[in-house]
This record gives sequence, C-alpha cells and structure tokens, in this order.
Amino acid sequence: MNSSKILLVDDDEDILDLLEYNLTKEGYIVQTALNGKKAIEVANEFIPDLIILDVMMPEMDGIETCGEIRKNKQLANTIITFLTARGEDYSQIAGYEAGADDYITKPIKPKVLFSKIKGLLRRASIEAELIEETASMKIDREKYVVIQKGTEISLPKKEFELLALLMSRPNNVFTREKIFATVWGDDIVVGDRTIDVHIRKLREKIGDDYIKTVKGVGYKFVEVES
Amino acid sequence: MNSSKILLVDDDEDILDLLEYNLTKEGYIVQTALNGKKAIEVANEFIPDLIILDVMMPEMDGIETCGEIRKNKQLANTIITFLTARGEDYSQIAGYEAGADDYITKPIKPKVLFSKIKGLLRRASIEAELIEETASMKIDREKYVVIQKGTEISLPKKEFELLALLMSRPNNVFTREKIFATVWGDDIVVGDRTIDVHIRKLREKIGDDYIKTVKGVGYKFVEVES
DNA sequence: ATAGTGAGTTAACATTGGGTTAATATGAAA
DNA sequence: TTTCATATTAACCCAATGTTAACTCACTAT
Repeated sequence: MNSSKILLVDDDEDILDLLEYNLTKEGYIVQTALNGKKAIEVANEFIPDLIILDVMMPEMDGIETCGEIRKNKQLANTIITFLTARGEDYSQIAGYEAGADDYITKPIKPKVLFSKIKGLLRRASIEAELIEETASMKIDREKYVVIQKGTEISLPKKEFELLALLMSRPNNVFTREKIFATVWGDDIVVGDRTIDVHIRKLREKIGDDYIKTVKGVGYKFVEVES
Repeated sequence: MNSSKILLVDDDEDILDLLEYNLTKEGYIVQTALNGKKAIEVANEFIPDLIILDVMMPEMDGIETCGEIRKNKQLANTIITFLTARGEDYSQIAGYEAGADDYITKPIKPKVLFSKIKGLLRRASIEAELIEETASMKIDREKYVVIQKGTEISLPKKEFELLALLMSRPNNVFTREKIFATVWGDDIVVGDRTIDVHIRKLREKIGDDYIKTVKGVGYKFVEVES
C-alpha cells in the first residue's frame, strides 16, 4: 500500500493534469495547486509526503514558496523537489538553499519522474532512521543510560531526551524550535535559557566537544575522534 | 548467530522488498507473503520466530490473520507484531486482543524497526527463562522467599512480585505503568503512592541500595557489589 | 461472635533534586 | 563599537517521590 501523498504545483494546467493523471494511476494520492500561495494553503492542510514545485511561476516563485513551506513544522519531513527547465542550473543552488531535496528538469519524461519519485520517497523513509549509536557513544533506552566509551553515564530525563535527539542525526543541526518541540512538547512553553542550561549540564557530563553550537541556528552532535 | 526466522506480510511488494533486503542483510532468515491466506500457509510451514503483519490488507486483514495464526499450537511462541499507519490507534487495542505482542507504525524507520525486532526477539528468549538470580540475591518461587547472601527473607505477595519483576532484568528501568500492569494487572486501579510504599518496604527489607529510582521514569534493580 | 493479625491501600505531610529562571558574563558578528 | 545570541552561575520552584501512620479487609484463633 504505497499511498504516499503528493502535491503538484505548477502554473501550467496541462502539466498538472498530465502528472496528476499518471501519478494517481500509480496509486499516489495527489493534490494540485496553480500558484505558490495556493500551494502553501494546500500543503498546510494536506501534509503531503512529497511536493513537486515549479520554479518559474508568476507572483510567488518556487524558491520563495519552498521557503514558506519549510516554515511549517508539520512539513519538516516533506520532500520538496523543483521542476526546472533544462539549463536553468542556478536553480539548483538557490533551490537547495531554500530547502529542496532534489530537482527534476523539464521536459518531463514520466518514466524518469516516477522512478525518481519512488526513489525519493524510499530514501526519505530510510533517512528518517534514528541513530542511537555512534562510534564512541551509545544510548540505551532500556537502562536509561548513555554508554560513552564503555562507561555508563546516567542522565536525568530531559538531558537524556535532549542528547538522544541530537544523536539521532549526528552532524545535523537542530534548531531550538525543533528541540523544544520534541523534548518539551509543542504546547508547553519554557524560557529560552532553559535549553542552554541543559546543554551545559550535558557538556559537563559527556565532554564539551560532543555538542557544537551553531550560532543563530541551533546545536548539533558531532562525533569526536581522538 | 542471530538466525531468527521472520515472516513479513504486507500487500505492498515494495515494502516487502525493502524490509526483506534489509533484514536479510542483518542476518535474519526471511520469508514473505502478500496476503493473509498465504501468510498462514507459510507460517505453518516455516514456523517463524517473528511475524510482521500489516493490519490493512485486502480480503483477510491483519487482525483476522493473527487470530488464525494463533490457532496453530506450533506457533504459540511466535511473536506477532502489527504494522499500522500512524494514527490508527484503535489497532492497538484490537491487535492486542487478537494476540499481537507489539505494533510498529508506518512510515517505517528501518533503524527503529531493527532495534524493535532485536528487542522483541531477545525479550522473547529471555522471557522463556526469567532471570531470578543475581550475584547476591536469589528468588525462590516455591518457598516464596528471597535469599540474600544466604539468609532467607520472606516477603508478602506484592512485594515479592515487585522484586521479582525488577530483578527479572537487572539495570533495566521499569516504568510505573509497566509495574502496575504486571504486578497489579492492567485493569485494577490503585493510588499513585501505593507503589512507593511497596518500594519502601522492599528497601527496608533488602537494603536501600538495590532499588534505584530514576525520577520521571521508573525504578531499576541494581546489583550492589562489595 | 469477637478480637487479633498482617497484607494492602490510602491519606497526609515531608523531602528532594530535576527543571526552570534570573542575573550577569562572554564572545562572535555586523 | 555596538549588538545580539549564547554561556555560566547560582538561586528558586515544584512535581515526583519518600515517609509515616492510619485505615480497610480478609483470615484466623479464641
């Protein structure tokens, strides 16, 4: 049952129809939007797994739309790919910056598109895999301890969850918002410094080098070699 | 060698392929089935240690299939876990009733799946022979006493069961929910402090050091050395 | 029956340490 | 420099847990 949800965004209705028809036939749940504004609305409601976004659109272009979409936390795991005319290579750079995962060049060859979509969706589900073990550190949920180079370190709940989150994707930066959302929960509100203090305590216990601050963005876990 | 046998059942061939590939790579012996009927046939022949069963399938759904499978005595020790789309929470209840041991939500995160599988299989083999003895403590179900460094300590039922549970997996944290569920039973409801009081009495009798509290999480049994 | 006994539970209050905040320092970027 | 984000420290708060004693209930001995 591969009922992944796909949102198509393009100002050319013919292309929308063509793609919608073919993708629906393939078993996907498809919604469409004719412009960036509409796309954002639909995306927030539909929560698609994949968004195919034309770069060249009047009013709000794909890049900008992409940026807007990325602001919605619910869409954090959504894959965004750009549709771009062959040759417009600049879009790659700008697109990746805006948070795109891939791009597809026009003219569209359905076969290529389908395999690309399939690949993207699969990769997404694999990439979502949680890592709870790196070379020198391992988290053990059953025992509720962290094992660092053989020695067990027991951590209080929040510190434990925080470390687990950061470790889940080494080298990935987690924004403060993301951290709050997963460790504390979307609803409850705590001061801004709270997170720093927990980072502090963690660093105290596991060593400063493991958690790196990315100013203005967030924190990341890095494997320290030695 | 962890050559446990796993049967995968899902009507989506892509998922089957993905999982089969990965699980085989992990060293498991894998068989697959595309529908419930086929699953039952294969299960009776293959006698897997673990069956992963999609809830949503045409014709015979996962719940029904599970029920059928449970009828085969040879498969009494087989663990069955359901695959369910996130949000279909009802499946938990219905699933457990049908004899499922666990459930996994889609989208599937391979790492999570693997650790879950590992955990389930290990637990299954552990549960077959529960640890009821550590270096300095041994529980004797016949006499209903605990022998601590040679001296017998007799405990009332609840305290005994509580200690037995904690000892069954030294260093493992047991949540209050888990403790209630196994020592008291899922249905009956008792106040929150009850458990503390029993812990207290236990500590009084066997010494404070054996039971450690992990605030916000639960309790664990630790072997004290000296 | 009556009283005694002990397990299990609850109620009331005490304590603790995890979590938070406030206040201040530091340091990087503009 | 000035500014803004993060670091650091210590003090504070409170929910989770600890503790004690009383209460209920089943069972037993008198």
